[in-house]
Amino acid sequence: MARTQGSHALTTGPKLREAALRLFAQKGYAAVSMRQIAAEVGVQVGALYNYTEDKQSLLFDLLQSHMQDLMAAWQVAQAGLMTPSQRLEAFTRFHIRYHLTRTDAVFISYMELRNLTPENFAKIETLRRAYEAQLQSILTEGQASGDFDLHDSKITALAVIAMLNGVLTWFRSDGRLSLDRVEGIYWDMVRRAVGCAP
Amino acid sequence: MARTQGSHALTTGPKLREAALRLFAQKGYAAVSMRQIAAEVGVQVGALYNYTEDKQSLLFDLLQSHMQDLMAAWQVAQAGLMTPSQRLEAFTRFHIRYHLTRTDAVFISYMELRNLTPENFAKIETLRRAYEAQLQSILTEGQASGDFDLHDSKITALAVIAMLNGVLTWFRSDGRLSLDRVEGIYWDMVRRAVGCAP
DNA sequence: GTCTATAATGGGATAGAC
DNA sequence: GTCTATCCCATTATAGAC
Repeated sequence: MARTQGSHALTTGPKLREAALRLFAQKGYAAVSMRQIAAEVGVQVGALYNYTEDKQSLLFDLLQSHMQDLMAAWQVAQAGLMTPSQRLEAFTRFHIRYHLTRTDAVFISYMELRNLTPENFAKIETLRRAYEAQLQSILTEGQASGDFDLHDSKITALAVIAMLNGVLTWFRSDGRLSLDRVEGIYWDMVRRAVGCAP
Repeated sequence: MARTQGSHALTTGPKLREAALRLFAQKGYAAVSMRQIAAEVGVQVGALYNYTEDKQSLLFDLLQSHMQDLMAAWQVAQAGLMTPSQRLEAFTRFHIRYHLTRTDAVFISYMELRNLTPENFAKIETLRRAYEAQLQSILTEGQASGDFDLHDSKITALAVIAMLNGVLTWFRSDGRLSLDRVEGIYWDMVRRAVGCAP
């Protein structure tokens, strides 16, 4: 028979983060109350404050973890790839695949930036820029080697990421197109947009 | 000497809409109070309810007007254009230019959809899909005529719009690149992404 | 049309018992 | 570590005076 009181330190922390991530993505940070989160976790509101300093820290920690995990995963995914073309295809497919498995985190990473304190906002922005710089360096390299033909590596990097993020708004795994097919279509569009021969 | 009471019917309505648009874009619908809006307008909170049924209607009216204005402006912009290539270039430049002058409305049109009631959400979605369909029909037409070479007109339309929307996050009129130059760079990327010869 | 005052509800966060 | 109870403050929306 389930306890209704007592210690659940091993599960409450992760459950808090999961519930907050889901609710923030669904309803927005400002529209979600600590009471709602507590109800999802299955504790009373007071208990949450054993795991987070306040609501703001909760949002910040979720965004920071997401960006750090993203950077780490990309470092692994791109290891050993040599040519700009290989690396660009890898980035395209990685970005789509990785983000599609974490749509909630991606969503709040774009939508809830304005609900961060200025200090926290600056930290997340730094991480986000570092990720964008990864793509930009691929483009610059390909431009220098003559593999790519593009006007401006910074703008192109932002345009490519914006285009890839668009996938998240409509892709459904039970939809008309498989993930692999979608990756292929986007890779073809990216490839041509940067002037890279097939 | 300024009146602090009395009728301001001719200015309060528009000022309410302007203030709400700006504040919703800055802080998010849920994070903005009717008191804050009233302070911006320069009236007490009770007076706002002469101009809007409630906060939800305020958001819905802003989004609906934005989408209706957008569609009307595009109808004008594309009138008389014949070839798929001309129409696609017109769409690209129109979308960038039009949205850059209304960043607040664009922002809330994407961010605050989840704060609409289901009924209101459905209405805005219908308008948004109609706009996307404009681009899709250009792509389908260009595909049929052989002017374009692309895999899927629906996905391509969504990808192009997502890419163009990316401009809004970084463009500054006093920045490194002029609006005309930016339009040109994006048109080149769009053109190549859809397999359209120069 | 706008004001002031108020109703009714819910918010984040904390104290102290267990 | 969690609970209950509570503080204090903000919220949307309305009523009635001017």
